[in-house]
Amino acid sequence: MNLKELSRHLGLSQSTVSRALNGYRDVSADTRERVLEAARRFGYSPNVNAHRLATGQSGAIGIVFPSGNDPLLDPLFTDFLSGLTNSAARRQMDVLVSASFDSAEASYRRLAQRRSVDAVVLSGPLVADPRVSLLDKLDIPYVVHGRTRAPHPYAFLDIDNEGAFRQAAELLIGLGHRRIGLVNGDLRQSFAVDREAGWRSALLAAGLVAPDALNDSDVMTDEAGYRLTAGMLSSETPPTAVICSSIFSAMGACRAIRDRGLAIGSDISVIAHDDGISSIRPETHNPPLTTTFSSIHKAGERIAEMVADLLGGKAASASQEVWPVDLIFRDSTRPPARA
Amino acid sequence: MNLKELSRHLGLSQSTVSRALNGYRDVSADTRERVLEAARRFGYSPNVNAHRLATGQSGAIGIVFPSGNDPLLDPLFTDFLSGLTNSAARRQMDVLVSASFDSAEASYRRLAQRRSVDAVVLSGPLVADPRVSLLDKLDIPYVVHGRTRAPHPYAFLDIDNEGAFRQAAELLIGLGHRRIGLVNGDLRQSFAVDREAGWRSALLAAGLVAPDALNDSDVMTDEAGYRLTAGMLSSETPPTAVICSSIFSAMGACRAIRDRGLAIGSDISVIAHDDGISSIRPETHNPPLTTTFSSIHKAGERIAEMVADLLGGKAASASQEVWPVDLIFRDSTRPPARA
DNA sequence: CTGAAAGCGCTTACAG
DNA sequence: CTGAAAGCGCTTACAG
Repeated sequence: MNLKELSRHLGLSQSTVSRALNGYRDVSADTRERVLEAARRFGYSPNVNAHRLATGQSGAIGIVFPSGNDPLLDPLFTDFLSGLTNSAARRQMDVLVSASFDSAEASYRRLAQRRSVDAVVLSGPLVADPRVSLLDKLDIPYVVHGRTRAPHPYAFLDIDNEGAFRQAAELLIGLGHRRIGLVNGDLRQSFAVDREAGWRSALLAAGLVAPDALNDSDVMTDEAGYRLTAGMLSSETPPTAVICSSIFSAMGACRAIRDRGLAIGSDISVIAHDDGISSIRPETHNPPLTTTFSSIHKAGERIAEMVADLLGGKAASASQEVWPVDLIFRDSTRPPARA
Repeated sequence: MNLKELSRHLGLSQSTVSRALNGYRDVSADTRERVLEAARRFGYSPNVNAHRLATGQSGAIGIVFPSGNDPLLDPLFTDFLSGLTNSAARRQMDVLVSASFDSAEASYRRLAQRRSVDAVVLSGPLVADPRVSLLDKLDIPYVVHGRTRAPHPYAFLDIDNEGAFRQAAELLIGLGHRRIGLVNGDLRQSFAVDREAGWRSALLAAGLVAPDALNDSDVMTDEAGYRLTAGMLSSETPPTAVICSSIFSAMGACRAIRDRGLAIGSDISVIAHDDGISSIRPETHNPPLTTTFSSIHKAGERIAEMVADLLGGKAASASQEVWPVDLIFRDSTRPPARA
């Protein structure tokens, strides 16, 4: 069933039926009624490809995968994507996932040239991210999940990474810790830089030093978490507490602590950032982990809305959000052993 | 730059240019050359929406997310999707992720009616999966990642779950274990049923019993892995070894074992199924975990190829693959403590 | 081997 | 408030 058939059934022109379907106001109330009723009865739904060709809009949000087997391609992405997709669907938008099998740049160019998407979401932004200027040049609207350096206002949704890690460090300082390690993510990524800044500022504000030996970063895997933490624990001034940038690195950190015969909480305090994925929950651990928490799923949902608003004409400068992060106190943070 | 402009530049008709671009053979070699060269120079790339409307093909593979915050929506999905997307891109296909914010059924109907995708991949198939008959009815080609019950041949790629878990159990039996627990995934899913069958058949073949007390299943999270394993360990006949359906449940299983003051390997052997995600690697654990291994990323890659073949006319009955699973022996499997 | 023309199924000024 | 018509940018019989 297509428009032509539907309008024939109704004895109306395609124009009128189209307008009724698309909610234009210059259609009489009962015509609209009849049309909608018939569309429902016949199970009519418009051919998206025709719609797109006619309007020049694709009705899709694009997102480009980090290349190949990049470990930055982490499991959190599933939750983000699920939020994005759900929320996009409510606004009749699709989500198009594009591979960067050659290069991310080529992928964006393809998306732009072929007009496959109306807008793009940029995840995992680097501190200085070449994709931003590319998207500017390609003139394709975008929303950044996180923040980056840009020469002009741009739409973004970020969490308060700096504030979260400052608070986490402050909590530990309040408990009496003096040597607080940071097991951070890859420092090319903005959030990692912000978290380091938060950690550092709390330490400095308390009159402590922020030594390089207690500040390390790598991909946020269990393995790297183990390695970085083990390194700190065997240094000359081992930490009495560590703050981890992800639940995966925290798993590794906990292993490293236990492998050294130490107990989490009573010997070494641990705080992890928790994005709220369901496969690993910090509250079910032993001891339950203190976390900085922000749902990455919700971020995905919100970003689809922001994309829709942007396409609806909202200014990028008015589409900027920084979400506060919850600090959830559990049993993995205690006063240091010999405080 | 569109087709019309490009052909004007070349002094050719749109038909000829279109045919040259699409690799039809009835175009003279040097015309083709000129056209391709010009297309490159002007950075021409066809408007996908027009292409789709004209051909009736969308050039996209659809995949529907499990609903809402389903814990079945696991982090493995990222790796699968990344493989699928990469491989699809090589064949000029997009991957469209669709939410089932109302119901999966509604999502598939929408995809079919709006002609947004040419084919669908069905992940996480249930033993009896209503989506199969729906897709049949909607007459949309599909490839199943896994297997399911269907009244006719269908395209699928599965791993040998039964064989993998049989081998895993056989390995443990060979080491002298008699009480081998199974920490399985949700039994509505086919792979979980197959894994149980493999576990059971190895036990029975060895003249052992396969007691219900050592056979439990739930979502494959760290938390559930902990809970199920803890339950078995506190039963009247605790296992001396457990086999886990995912690396996440294995994390929980290991915690449960340690929390009971037991050592992995020397006290309780552990085998996990490893899908090859990078954030948690079994070989970096202490002790390194013995695994049944199959890359879910590769499965995604292969499935995109199978979709392309299916759309190219290959019979579903000829598009059926079962991949063998590697059993990788590491240090978490040892003879039972008092064998 | 090449071109003129119709068609894919919508939308949207424009006229009434 | 409604309709006839042109247009979106491709593809593809068909004729030559």
